[in-house]
Amino acid sequence: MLDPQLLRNNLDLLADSLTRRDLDLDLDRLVELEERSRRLRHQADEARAAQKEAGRQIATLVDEEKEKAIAAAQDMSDRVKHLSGEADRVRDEFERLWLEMPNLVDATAADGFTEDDAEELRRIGDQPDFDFEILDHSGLGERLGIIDTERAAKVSGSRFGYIRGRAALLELALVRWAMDRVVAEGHEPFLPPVMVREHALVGTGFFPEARDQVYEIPGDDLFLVGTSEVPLAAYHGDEILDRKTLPLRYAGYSSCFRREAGTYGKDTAGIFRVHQFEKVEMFVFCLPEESPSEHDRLLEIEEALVRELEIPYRVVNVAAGDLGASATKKYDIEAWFPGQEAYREITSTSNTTDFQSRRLNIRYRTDDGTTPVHTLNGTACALGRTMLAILENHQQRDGSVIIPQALRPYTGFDVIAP
RNA sequence: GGAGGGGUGGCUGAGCGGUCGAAAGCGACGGUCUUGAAAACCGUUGGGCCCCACUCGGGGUCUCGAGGGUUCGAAUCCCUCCCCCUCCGCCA
Repeated sequence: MLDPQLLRNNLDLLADSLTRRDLDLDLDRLVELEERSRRLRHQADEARAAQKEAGRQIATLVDEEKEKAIAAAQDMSDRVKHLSGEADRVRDEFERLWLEMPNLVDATAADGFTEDDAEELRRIGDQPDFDFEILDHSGLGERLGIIDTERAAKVSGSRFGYIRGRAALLELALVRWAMDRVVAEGHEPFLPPVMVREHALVGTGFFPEARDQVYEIPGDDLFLVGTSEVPLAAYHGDEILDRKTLPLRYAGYSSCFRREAGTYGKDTAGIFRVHQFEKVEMFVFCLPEESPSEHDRLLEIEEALVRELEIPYRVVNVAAGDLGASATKKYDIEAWFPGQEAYREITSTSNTTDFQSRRLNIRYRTDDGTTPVHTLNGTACALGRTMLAILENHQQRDGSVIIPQALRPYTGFDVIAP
């Protein structure tokens, strides 16, 4: 959520941001609702003040004078109820619309509206030059007997996978490796809940925009998170943080659940795009002036991790129209997948400025009140996709896969062979 | 799942239907004292929204788990819901 004051003093900024996102929201209506809501609230407040004053008078009176005063105050209650009811109604209508307003777009976010409009910032690492017929992750998984989508389809349906044997151990190694690395960067490890209440999803900006991507547990009013960003962000909801403790740097490890609605036919081979995967996610609460440098910091960590796995990658500055509601700016790291002959997203980091903290009501104290903190998130390691990138990039002629040096202390083996 | 108890300010904990945003204590912050610190003493100390001044500041309203209701007036009475705790049962 943005500061509603922008409607009063910086309408152009809102309009610009919407244009860059290729969105069309009725700003005039928002301006009008916001103003009406304030006007009605003021009237209701004044009616209520009169009512309370009358009550104070009555308390000092006795006998007939008291009776008369009570009779005179008879209809004040109705007036207050009516006015504050109206004020509430208009306020609710305003907030419902205002929740749909996405974060302002950062001036340095790339222009454009789709994934293809992302601006490539750099390519790191050489794409491997194979002198044999390579396999994609699906072929490798089958040949090595470590990925089983067929039985997963039998048990759970499409877009699920069983990960077996050394691949399972490899993923577990990735978790501990990634955690150790981000802990070394000052992030505190968390194992958060993966089922959350609605307010956590509204608070992080996934609702209302991406509601169709979220699994719902009927009857219990709970939802499965698509990333531990959600429970980590909501962790400090309704709190006033001590600025001396900022920045707070966390890292959550959790399963992630995504409906992947609207992706039918995309990435159908193997387990590149699945409904359930595991991820180590970094999350930061910081002072507003710190968020750009924190964003750079998260990106540096992400790049370092991918480099340590000896995976070629590129960094892109995501286009304004492809940002998602909460981000003001986002970098994706795309790993080279030889089997697809393409760079595909494996990690991502967003600066969400005060968009989430306003919705979640997370602030810090200043000399004259409180101010929303800034929040940022960044993938340390998406286990599934990272494992697939390792398989494809480090495959050998005989169908085996060499484990990157950095992971060997964690896996206990240095190769996955047929 | 069964039985009982409870939800008040950062914490503990009072609060007859009437001027209660709410006693008191603790904590925190500022000051006095001290070479410094502790102790002692003095003072300050929730948040949201809004109006006026639009610099300092002044004022209104909401907020005692949430939502309804009764009443001229509710933290205090009634209803619904949520959450927490204890005991029993079950269980990874």
